[in-house]
Amino acid sequence: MRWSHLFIPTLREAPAEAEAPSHRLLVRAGYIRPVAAGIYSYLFLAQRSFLKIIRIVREEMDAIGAQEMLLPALHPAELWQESGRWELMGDNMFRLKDRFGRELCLGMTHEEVMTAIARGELRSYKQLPQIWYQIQTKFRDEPRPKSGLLRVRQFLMKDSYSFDLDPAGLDVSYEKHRRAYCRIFDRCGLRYIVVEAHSGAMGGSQSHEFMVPAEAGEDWVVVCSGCGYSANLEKAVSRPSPPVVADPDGDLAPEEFHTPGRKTIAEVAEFTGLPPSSQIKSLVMMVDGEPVLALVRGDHTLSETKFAEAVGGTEVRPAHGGEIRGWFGADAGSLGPVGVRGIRIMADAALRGRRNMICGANKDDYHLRNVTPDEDFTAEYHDLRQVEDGDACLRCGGPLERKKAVEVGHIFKLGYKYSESMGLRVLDASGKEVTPIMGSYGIGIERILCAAVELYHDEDGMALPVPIAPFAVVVTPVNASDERQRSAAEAIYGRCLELGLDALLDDRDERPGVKFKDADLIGIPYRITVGKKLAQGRVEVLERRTRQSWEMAEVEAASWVAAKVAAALGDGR
RNA sequence: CGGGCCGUGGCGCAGCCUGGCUAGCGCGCUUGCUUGGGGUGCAAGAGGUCCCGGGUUCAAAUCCCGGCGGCCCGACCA
Repeated sequence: MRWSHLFIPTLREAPAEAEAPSHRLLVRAGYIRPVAAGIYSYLFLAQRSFLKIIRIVREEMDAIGAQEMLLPALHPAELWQESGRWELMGDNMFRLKDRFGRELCLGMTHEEVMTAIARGELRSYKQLPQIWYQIQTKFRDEPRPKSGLLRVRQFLMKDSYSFDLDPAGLDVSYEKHRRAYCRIFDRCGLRYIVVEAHSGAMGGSQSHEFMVPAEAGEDWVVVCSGCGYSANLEKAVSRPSPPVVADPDGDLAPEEFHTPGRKTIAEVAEFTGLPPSSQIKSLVMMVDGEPVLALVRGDHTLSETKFAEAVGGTEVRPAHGGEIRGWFGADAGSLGPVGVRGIRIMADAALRGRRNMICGANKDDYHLRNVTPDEDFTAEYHDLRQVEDGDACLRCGGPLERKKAVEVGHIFKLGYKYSESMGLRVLDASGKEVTPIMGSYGIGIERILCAAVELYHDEDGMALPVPIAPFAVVVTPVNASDERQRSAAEAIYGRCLELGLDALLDDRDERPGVKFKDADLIGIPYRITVGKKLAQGRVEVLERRTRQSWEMAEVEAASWVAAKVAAALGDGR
């Protein structure tokens, strides 16, 4: 295509509010334009890139026997009421009413619709297994859209669903997806890790996330450099570092002491001269309207996800100051488990076996020393804390590291949650009714592009992987008024097209600097520069990612780039 | 939902505190000339409900009240 005819509105400066590299660059490079908070228009370049990503996704899904469909984005409330998620999703779901007052919502995901299709049509075990997928616009009423396309209210997603007769079948479908996802992200040129994940509101047993480590990422993952253990922070487990100071020996009785104005762990540590790891942090959580006391070591952080799972409540949140005073008669800065009656106490496993620690006295401005778990109070022990940097890996003892990452894919073993609640049954070989078991698998299309930009950019712009770049090569005559350069560039461009390359000819009457800057910005992997050396029949090929350049004969350039591009596309195409 | 910040031509900003000519600057855009290997130079132009509503005042981009929109941190998160 000829640049002079295209709409590629590049900006010299990015909008002030954009912070994440992918956000700044996608706007600057003319890929996207904001329409409202978390809602974007995808312009020509973005659309080209998405079409390439979608094609890769489609090829790999088809390769595992998945069947593509297209389901509605607009759903009736009844479907979501059946599964119980109409309430569960709360404000995260866009809801609306039609002219007759019927309630509808915009789909955040499609378990309900897919299951509704399956229950009407699947009747025999002979029809299983099935894998159905679609590439569809999804909606989520994000409380806080941010970081450009990384967290938005409307986005593209490939979602697939598997239906199997039994758990062994589900294992097979799950594994097919895991492998397909690896091929998809490999082909898109991403560097990613697969982590164990928490299932969240989806329900289900096993789940893995595909994560691309990047500073702009929204999720935290924990990885072990030793054995390769990796997990989402919500799920990760570790052996905590030992307390900084050993506990005092002896069978000491709790003893109250005055701590005027000392409310935080840090203030109490400073006041007592003992480190946070010698304290018990007491947090009050409201679980379905009832208070529960959660205890972790002073230097640890409560994982609300793990806590919620351990208590088994549906609605879990930190208690408000007023509620705390009502139950404990003290401020949040002076709480502790000693003497607490009628309130469930959950303690992190790292507190088990400790002796003579410090905690609040449930009396403003007083703390207790010599508090020993299981002697001075009793609690249920669970793993309740977040992994900290430097904790030891449970498998190999190596040090764990926390990293920010972008979630590009997520696979779940759903179990029977939807098939059961929505009444999906088939007859098995013995003529008995059985409930199929399901899996659910998602890929964020926009996030693949974002992650690639986060991974591969520099101060000049993006350096996209060949398979997902909007164009593979740009042919740039340096001097627009030089007839010989123009016709040579035309010839090379024509040759690129013949070789099947997605080629762009920068035929704009612009200064060379402008053309070079724009090409760098929009991230075209290869540039063929037709300039002064043309007098000797030579041109220059530049690789965007590495900034390496090669001078070669005019007639060679197109096929040379074609070979590079073919190598980058691998055998997938 | 808690905390912080911001709305002035397409983009980036100044002006506001201390109200007062026709609201400025850089980039971009248009026209002409110029230049031609990293956003060329000169000249002439076009383009603004100063987020919206109300109030104070002789006078509001500027002060006051309310609303809307957006960004960042945290909480939340198929």
